Amino acid sequence: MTDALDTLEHDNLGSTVYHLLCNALIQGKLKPGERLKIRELAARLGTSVTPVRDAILRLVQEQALAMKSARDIRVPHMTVARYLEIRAIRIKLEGLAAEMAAQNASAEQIALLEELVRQNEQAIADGDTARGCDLNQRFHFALVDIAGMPFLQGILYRIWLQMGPLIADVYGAGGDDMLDFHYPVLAAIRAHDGPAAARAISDDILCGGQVILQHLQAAELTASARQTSAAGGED
Amino acid sequence: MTDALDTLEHDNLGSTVYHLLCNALIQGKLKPGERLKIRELAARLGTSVTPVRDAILRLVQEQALAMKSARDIRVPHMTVARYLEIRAIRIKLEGLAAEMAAQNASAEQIALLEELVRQNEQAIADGDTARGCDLNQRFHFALVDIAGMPFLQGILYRIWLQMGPLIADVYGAGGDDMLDFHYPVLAAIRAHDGPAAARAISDDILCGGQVILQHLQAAELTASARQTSAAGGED
DNA sequence: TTTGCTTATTTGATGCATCATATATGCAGG
DNA sequence: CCTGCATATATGATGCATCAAATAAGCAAA
Repeated sequence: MTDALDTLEHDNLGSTVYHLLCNALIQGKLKPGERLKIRELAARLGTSVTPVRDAILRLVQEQALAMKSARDIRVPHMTVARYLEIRAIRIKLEGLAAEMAAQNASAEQIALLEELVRQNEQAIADGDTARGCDLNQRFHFALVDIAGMPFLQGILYRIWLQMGPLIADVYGAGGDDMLDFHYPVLAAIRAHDGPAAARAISDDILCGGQVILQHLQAAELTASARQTSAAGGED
Repeated sequence: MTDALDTLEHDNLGSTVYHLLCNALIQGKLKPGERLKIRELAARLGTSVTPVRDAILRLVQEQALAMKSARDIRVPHMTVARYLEIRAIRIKLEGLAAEMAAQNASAEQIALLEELVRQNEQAIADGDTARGCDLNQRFHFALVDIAGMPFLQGILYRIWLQMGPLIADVYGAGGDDMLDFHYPVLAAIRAHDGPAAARAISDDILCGGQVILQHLQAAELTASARQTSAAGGED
């Protein structure tokens, strides 16, 4: 899953650091707004700055990190506009993946999907949100994998990288019903009904992401309110 | 257009080299299979190896270049399977862009699209395939721009980066009728008919890319034939 | 002449020294 | 006590030396 992007890539220290940071982002260990320092990371990881710089540059390139000014590298904040754009893209691309997956899926692959859903149910029952979050993501990527579209997998991995810090923040609030939308997907894939699978994934992204969108909208509202009151207070 | 990816990015030498190589790829100045050497490029550009290495690593990451073994960096060959996958993705994503563009397009933006088509006609009349290729690409990116989806623009730029060497190779052969499919797109956008625009772009990608697909299939056939005869000859 | 081993060269990876600049700190003047 | 400038510090950018491994070249032995 982690090395979805570089199946053929030569393994160097930079890649290792890159994957390390990717996992940290996806697992929400890096919060939006948090600053990263190359020297500090290098010291922590026991390498020189070069591989860390390589990794950070790669993440900046794909906008998983933002370099606001020359020496200010941060985990970017998600905006509502950006989220809506990404959501529209995800519906198209994950819809495509689900459609192809429905066409291709073998019995073993369907069993794998069922197993993921089952484990997710268990994680929710255990109240293990981190594991639930991870399993939710694995389900989505299993679809791309079954679709047999490695290039698409790379694109989607980069997209999920963007949403990692966000999802980890919000998942606990209302992530429990996120799993519900996976059942129609599973049903459509069992029936090898591509269009139905695409619609089901679309529902999952729209409804499951509703909590995230509300969280973002609330955050932008309080931010603008703070700004207004601050401007008023300073006057 | 060129810096679609890094609107917010700090400008360093590495980025400059990156854009230089991007343009070279898109304009077909780097042929599939061609090998790149960091030291050689650095000498040619008058910089140290560091910025060149940064740029190349970025291109390897997004698979616009391939690092087959530890010190073998090449412009990758496109395969039929990969082309078909990219084509399916493009239809979804550029369809989305066309749909949004049709909804949003102002009179000036429509005029810009018309101007691009007009210039493309002129380029074809002049037999200037390089310019025609460039204008074709600019039309597609103008749609994403009008759609107002900066993140999508980044994704599509990376996709076009992959196809750059290929398109430049094949465009001369049958690129003249590529422009024909832009007129229905234009009509749909003038009518602010999103679904029609998406269908028109899909037609453009499918039909306009037909020549490319045939070229690829022929290349893979001769490659496998060569392999067979070579194996037979050695036996 | 051919084959296999040794050596030289090429080339990306890594570490590190230095630079330039942005930010922070602190001191002086009001 | 506050403001503004000068210095100090922090930090990414850049260049470069060195390493390691892969490939090429050359030489020797059969």
